[in-house]
Amino acid sequence: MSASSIRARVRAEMIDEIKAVARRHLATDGANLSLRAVARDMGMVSSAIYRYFPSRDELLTALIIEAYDALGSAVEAADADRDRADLRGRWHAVCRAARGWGLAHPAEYALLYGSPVPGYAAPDATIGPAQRPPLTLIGILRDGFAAGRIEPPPATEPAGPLRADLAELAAQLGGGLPEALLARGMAGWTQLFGLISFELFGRINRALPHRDHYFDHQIALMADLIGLPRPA
Amino acid sequence: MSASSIRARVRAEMIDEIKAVARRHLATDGANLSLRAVARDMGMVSSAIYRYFPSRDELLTALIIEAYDALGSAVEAADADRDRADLRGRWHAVCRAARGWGLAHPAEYALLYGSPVPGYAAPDATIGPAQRPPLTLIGILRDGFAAGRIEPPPATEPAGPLRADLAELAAQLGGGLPEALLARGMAGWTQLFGLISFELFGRINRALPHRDHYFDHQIALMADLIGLPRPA
DNA sequence: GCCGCGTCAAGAGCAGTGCTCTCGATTTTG
DNA sequence: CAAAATCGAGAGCACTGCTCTTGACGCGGC
Repeated sequence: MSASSIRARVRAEMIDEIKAVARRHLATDGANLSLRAVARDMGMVSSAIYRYFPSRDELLTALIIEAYDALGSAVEAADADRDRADLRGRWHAVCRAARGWGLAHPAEYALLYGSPVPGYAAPDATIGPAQRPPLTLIGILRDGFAAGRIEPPPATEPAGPLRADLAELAAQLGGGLPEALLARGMAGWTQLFGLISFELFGRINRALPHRDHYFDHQIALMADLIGLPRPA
Repeated sequence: MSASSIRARVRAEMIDEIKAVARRHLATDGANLSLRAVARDMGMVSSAIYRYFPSRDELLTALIIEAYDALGSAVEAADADRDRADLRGRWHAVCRAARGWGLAHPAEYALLYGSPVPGYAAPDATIGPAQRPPLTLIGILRDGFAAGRIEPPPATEPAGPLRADLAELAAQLGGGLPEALLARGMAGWTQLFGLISFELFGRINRALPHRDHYFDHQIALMADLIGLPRPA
């Protein structure tokens, strides 16, 4: 009973096709995609969609989770392709992979990291996949710290209640990351998100035509701030 | 003829009231606000709104411009309140003002910096107000550079075509900013945007309850990277 | 084999949306 | 004062998400 026979399989295929068509509409309609339009494209009637997704929000949620997983996989694959000891290479590879995925799937990126839809509350199923990119970055820091190969330049140190917060967060993440290093890693993740968002949402300065170079440089700045060893 | 008499004045008042009501709806409905709902709240019929705004997008544009101006004014006021020579104080004041405005007006912030509405193309009238916050930050760098009081820590230097792009952009901005400094300033602006967005859009780590401290620290990190003189 | 059960697509329908047009009423203008 | 411009209301169109009902189909048990 590898397949609960025909019905279950066509159902799975239908769900996949609905998601594929919806993903296509997402590219043009953005977050406000029309169930009816999706149904029309499939030669169905709108009410038939509800056999597979209880609401439009549920369809969006499915797309969001898939997008998070796609981004996470791309990022983790880029990381895995690099020599574990090449910390800076991994940092750049991960950041470039995230940017590349965003440029290739702008609508899905906007769905993930754009303004939240007012009535829509992200289900718990999304928080896991959503953390894969930042956790990949943190993993690089963890490896570097464990190897004693991170040389952070002098800068403001976290203090007071923030230090305690960071310590607790570091404990949850494991690896014994110092508070200051964790904060700088989060700055790197924030910078990465900001860079991609600015570029995708059209607020990057048009006076910078060489966006690849700009991105690489800004990412390198954050790697410097973190203290990833610079290439010889 | 200070007033083209009654009609012109009530028209202006109507426009203001429509924007005020729409702003209120924005807080709950987000970007997809309903013209009809706004009209209902004003005891009018939806078609009457079209006497004042030719379309929903035009209403949104008006709100966007007002929001940009409000944010820009808040940011510039925070900058002006500080001693011109207190570069780091100005940096923090500007960043805090931006964050404060965003926290106070999350829906409007999302309208400005969230994912762009698919069919909506930002009119030219928005690009001027939109640049006020980053230009304020750049102004701090300009003042600091002119006074020779910026001591950037060693880090990756922009090179190749990026350096030329940055030089051209710096020339447009005036003040003779070095390429590397401009790039770091843009990193600061990117970080600021990312910090506020993460916090507003709910992706800040719940393990960091002291968000004010976190924000201040991350902003200080960027000030360090830029080379703003540290307090004694 | 066949029959009841569960699943499915289709259609009608409801409330809501942006937007257009027309029609009287009011105000401004010549 | 009359002509012209402006205004609010209402009807209407095409669209949306979603619900409910109806009839057709595949499924597992007898």
